[in-house]
Amino acid sequence: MSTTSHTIAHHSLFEEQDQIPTQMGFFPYPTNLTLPPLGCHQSSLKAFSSITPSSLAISQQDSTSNLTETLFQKSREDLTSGFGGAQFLSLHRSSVNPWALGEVTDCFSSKRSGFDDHHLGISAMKMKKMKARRKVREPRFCFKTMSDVDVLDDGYKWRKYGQKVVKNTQHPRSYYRCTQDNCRVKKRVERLAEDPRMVITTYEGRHVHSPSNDLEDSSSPSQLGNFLW
DNA sequence: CGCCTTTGACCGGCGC
DNA sequence: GCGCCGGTCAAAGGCG
Repeated sequence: MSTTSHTIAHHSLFEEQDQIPTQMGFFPYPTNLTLPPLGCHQSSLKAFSSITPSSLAISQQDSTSNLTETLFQKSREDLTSGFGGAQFLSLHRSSVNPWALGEVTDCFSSKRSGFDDHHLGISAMKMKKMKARRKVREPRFCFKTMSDVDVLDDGYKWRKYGQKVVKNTQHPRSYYRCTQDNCRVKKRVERLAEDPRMVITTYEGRHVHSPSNDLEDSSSPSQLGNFLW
């Protein structure tokens, strides 16, 4: 067993009503900790890890497209300080149905992140078509993690509802749904074709409840709205 | 018994 | 229109 290390990019540093995140955080993540739930309130994040100024990344907002796109790349300092490498690409919807702008979302611009073109990338042509279609999508968030285990513990309970072998990859993609009633959040888990050590997790939608193993945090009803995913 | 995973079938979108 | 492909459904079986 090789060392597993995770780093998580969080939108959840922002209040939900902000809609547009102005900064996102990296959370150096040792193996012996449970993954902080995506979207958990900032106060609860403190329990997981300290956030250093150097670990914060400022997202770039494309004012023309109203799409906030952030590519996280772990800094060299972090890499040398004992944490494994990870890359994140996160897209956040801002105002009116920005997801309709297309599957930029797929968070997988292959040119930029080095993901495989066949299923993670998207051609300009396809983009055009998708813009035209303006299909409404749930907000998505994905990250790439070096890990031996496929499914990372993010504090929520998931039920697998499908598995698919994606073309030109030897590793199947798994589909999970949140087990909570009325919560329609889904996640996809797959291994990177070019580097099977890397796990790509994509969350779609937002949780309407607190993480199942974070009960004390849900004691305050006012915090419920802070869970984005 | 309830909840979960597995897996083949099915469906809709897209390219040709 | 047809075939490919990704995503979802749902029946069946496993497990605690």
